[in-house]
Amino acid sequence: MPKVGMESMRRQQLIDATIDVVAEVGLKGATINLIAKRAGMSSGIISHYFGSKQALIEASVRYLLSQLKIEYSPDNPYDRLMKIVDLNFSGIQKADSSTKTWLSFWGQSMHDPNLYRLQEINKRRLVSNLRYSFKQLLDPKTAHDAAEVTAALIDGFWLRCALSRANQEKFSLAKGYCKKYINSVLEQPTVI
Amino acid sequence: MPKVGMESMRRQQLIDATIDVVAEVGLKGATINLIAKRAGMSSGIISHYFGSKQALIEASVRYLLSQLKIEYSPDNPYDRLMKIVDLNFSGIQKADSSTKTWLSFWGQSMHDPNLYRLQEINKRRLVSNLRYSFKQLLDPKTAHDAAEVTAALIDGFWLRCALSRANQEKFSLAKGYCKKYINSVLEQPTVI
Amino acid sequence: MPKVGMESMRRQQLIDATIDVVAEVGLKGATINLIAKRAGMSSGIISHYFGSKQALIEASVRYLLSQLKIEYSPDNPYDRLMKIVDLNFSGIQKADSSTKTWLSFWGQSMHDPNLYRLQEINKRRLVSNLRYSFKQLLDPKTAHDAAEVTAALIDGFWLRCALSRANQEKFSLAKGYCKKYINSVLEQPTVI
Amino acid sequence: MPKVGMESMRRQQLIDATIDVVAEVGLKGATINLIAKRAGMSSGIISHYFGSKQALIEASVRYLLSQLKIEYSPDNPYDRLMKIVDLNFSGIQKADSSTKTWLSFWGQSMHDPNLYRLQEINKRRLVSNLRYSFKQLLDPKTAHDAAEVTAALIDGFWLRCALSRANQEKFSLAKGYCKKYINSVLEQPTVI
DNA sequence: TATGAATGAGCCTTCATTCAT
DNA sequence: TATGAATGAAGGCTCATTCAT
Repeated sequence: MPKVGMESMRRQQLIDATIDVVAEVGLKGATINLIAKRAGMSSGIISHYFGSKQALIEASVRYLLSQLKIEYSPDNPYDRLMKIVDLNFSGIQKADSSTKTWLSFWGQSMHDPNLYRLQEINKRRLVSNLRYSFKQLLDPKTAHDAAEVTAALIDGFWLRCALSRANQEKFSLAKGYCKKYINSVLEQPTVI
Repeated sequence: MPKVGMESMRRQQLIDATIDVVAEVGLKGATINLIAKRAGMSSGIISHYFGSKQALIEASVRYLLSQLKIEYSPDNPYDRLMKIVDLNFSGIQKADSSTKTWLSFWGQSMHDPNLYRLQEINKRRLVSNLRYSFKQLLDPKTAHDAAEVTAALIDGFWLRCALSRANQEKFSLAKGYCKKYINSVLEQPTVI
Repeated sequence: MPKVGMESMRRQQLIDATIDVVAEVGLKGATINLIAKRAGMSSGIISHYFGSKQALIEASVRYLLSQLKIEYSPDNPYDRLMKIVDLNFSGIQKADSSTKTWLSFWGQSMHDPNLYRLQEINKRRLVSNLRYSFKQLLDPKTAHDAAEVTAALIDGFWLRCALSRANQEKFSLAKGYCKKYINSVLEQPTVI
Repeated sequence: MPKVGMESMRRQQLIDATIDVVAEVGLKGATINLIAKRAGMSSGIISHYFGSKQALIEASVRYLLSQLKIEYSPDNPYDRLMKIVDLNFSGIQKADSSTKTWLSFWGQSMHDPNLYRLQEINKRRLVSNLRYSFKQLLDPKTAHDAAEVTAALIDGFWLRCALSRANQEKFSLAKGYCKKYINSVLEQPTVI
C-alpha cells in the first residue's frame, strides 16, 4: 500500500537535491549518481520518476521559476514595484544555491529548447509585471521604458552578484539601487 | 622550417572555432573533435598547442576579454562613457557567437577557478572604467553609485539580449537605454 | 536483490582474465576492453569494481602473491625447506600464464610504487621463510648465507625457466638443483 | 659533406638515451619525444635512423648484450669463472640504469619475438661459457650441473638486486656468494 | 640530412540508461 | 515500487609515425 503523496514527495526531494548539487559542482559535474545519493535514493529512481536526467533538470528549472511566481499581493502600484524587487533578490538570499544553479541553467538554455522556453517565460514575466505597475503611475511610453530598464537593472545586479559569490550586504545594496532608480523615475515630472 | 607566425595563426583559428562551436552546441557539446574539425585540423592539435581542452577554453575566454580591452581613446569624460557603452554592445553585435559563448562560459565560471578569475577581472574593469569617467563629472559618492548602476544596466541588457537571441534592433534599444540613464544622472543637479 | 558473493566472483573472474591476457599479450597489450571481453563482461565493469585499470593490475599481483602464501605445514625443518622449493615452482607449473604475468609485473614494478612494494614483500618472505628453517639446522651465519643463496637459486631458475617458455621437465630439473643445493649445505659439517 | 661516423655517433647517443630514459621512467613511459630530447635531437631522427621505436628498443637491447660479450681473456679455467661472475655484476655496477633497463626489457621480451631471441642468446651464452670452463676442471656431468646452477645463481642474485634498488654492498655480497659456490663445487672431490 | 608540426588511431575513463530482481 | 549492477557509447588525451620544409 503506497503512501499517498509519496511520489510527489520523492520528486521534490530529487529536485531539491538537483538544485543543491548543481550549485555545488555545476551542471557538468552534477551526475545522476550524485543527485540520487544526495536525495538518499538510488540512481534508478530518476529514470523512474522523471524519465531522464534532462527531464529532471527541466523540472528543477520549472520549480525555481515557480518560486518567483508567488502572487504579488494587490497593494498599490508603488508597493508592488518594491515587492517585485524584493522578491527577485530574496530568492537569492534565501538559498545561495539557487543563484549558482540559475546561472548554470542559463548557460545551458541557449542550447536546450525546453530550458530556453522556460527562461523566456521568466524574462517576459518580470518586465510584464513591472510594466503593469509602472503604467498605473506613468504615461505609457515612460512606463514601458522604465519597465525595460528596471528589468535589466534587476537582472544585471543579480548577475553581477551571482558571479561574485556576493555576500548579503551586496544584495542589499543592489536592492537599494534598483529601488532608488524606480523612485527617481517616478519622481521626475512625467512628460506626456 | 616552419613559417613564422604559423603557430599564432593556428592558435587563433582554434580559438575562433571554439567560440563558434560553443555558440552552436554549448560548452557541453563542444567536443575536441568538433572544434578541431571546425578549424580544419586534427584533434591532436589541441593538445599540441594548448595542452588540454580546458586550456583552450580558457584561452578563448581570454581572447573574448581582450576584445573588450580596446583602449578608450582619451576623449573627454562624457564621450568616454558613451564609448564604453558602445564597445560593450558592439562586441555582441559583431559576432552573435560571442554572446552565446559568453553565457556558456559564465555558467561554468562558478565552478572553474580560472574562468572565475577571468570573469572577475572583466566585471571589475567595466565598473572601474565607468567610475573613472563619472568621477570627472560628478561628486565621488554619486559617481560611485552611477558606475555601479550603469554596469548593472549594461550587463542586464546584455544578458537579456543574449538570452533572447536578440536582433540588432534590440541591441540598439538597449544601448539607447544605457546612454539615456547616463545622461539622466549627469543632468541632475549634483548634490555635493 | 543481488546474489550474495556475486561481487567477489566477478572480481575474481576479472583478475583471472587479467592474468591470462597479460600472459598472452603483455602488460602493454592488456587493454581494458581485452580483459573485460575475456571475462565476458563490459569494459565499464572494471571501473565499477576496481576503480581503475591500475587497481585491477595491483589486485591481480596481490592475488598471485597470495597464491604463494599457502601455509607451510608445521613439518620438521628439512621437510619445510623442500616444501618451500616445491611451492615456488608448482605455482608456475599449474598455470603457465602466471609465469609470464609475473615477469611483466616485475618489469613494471621498478616504476610503480605499489607494485614495487608488493614485489618487495614477496622477495623478503621467501628469504625469511628459508632462513627460519635453515636456522634450526645450521649455525646462524651459515643459515643466513644458505637462505640468501637458496632464494637467489629459486628466483634464478624461475626466471630462466620463465624466459625460456620452459617445459615441465626443465621445471623438475630446476627443482632438483635447488633441493640438491640445500642438501649439500646441510650435509657439510657445520662450522660453529 | 657529412662527417664520417656521424651516423654511428648519433645512433649510439640515441641508444644511450634510450637506456637512461627506460631506466628512469620504464618502458611504458619512455616515449620517443623523451628519448630524442634526452639525446638532444629531434623526434623525427629516430624513424630516420632506426625506422621505428621498436627497432630502437631492440638496438638498445643488442647494445646491452654486446657489453657482456667482452672477450674473456685466455686465462686458466678458474680465473675465467671468476671473471664471468665479475663481468655479469660489473655491468650492473657501472651503470645503475642498465639494471632497471634490463628488467624492463625482460618483461617485454615474452611478447616480442625479436627481444625474446636476444634474451635467449644471452641466457645460453652465460651457461655455455660457464660450462666450457667447468668442463676443464670437473667431470662432464658435474660440470654441466655446476654451470646450470651457477647461471641460475648469477641471474637470481642479479634479479633480486635489481628489484631491490640494491646498493653496491649488496652487489659485492652477491658476487661473493657466487664465487663461494663455485669454489665449493670445485673443492668437492669430483665424483666420476 | 634533420626537423618538429601535424595526424589520428587507440587508450582509459565517465556516466546516462537499462533491467533483472 | 525501488534498487543498483551492468552496459557501452562517447569523451579527452597520448604518442608513434609521417612529411613538408
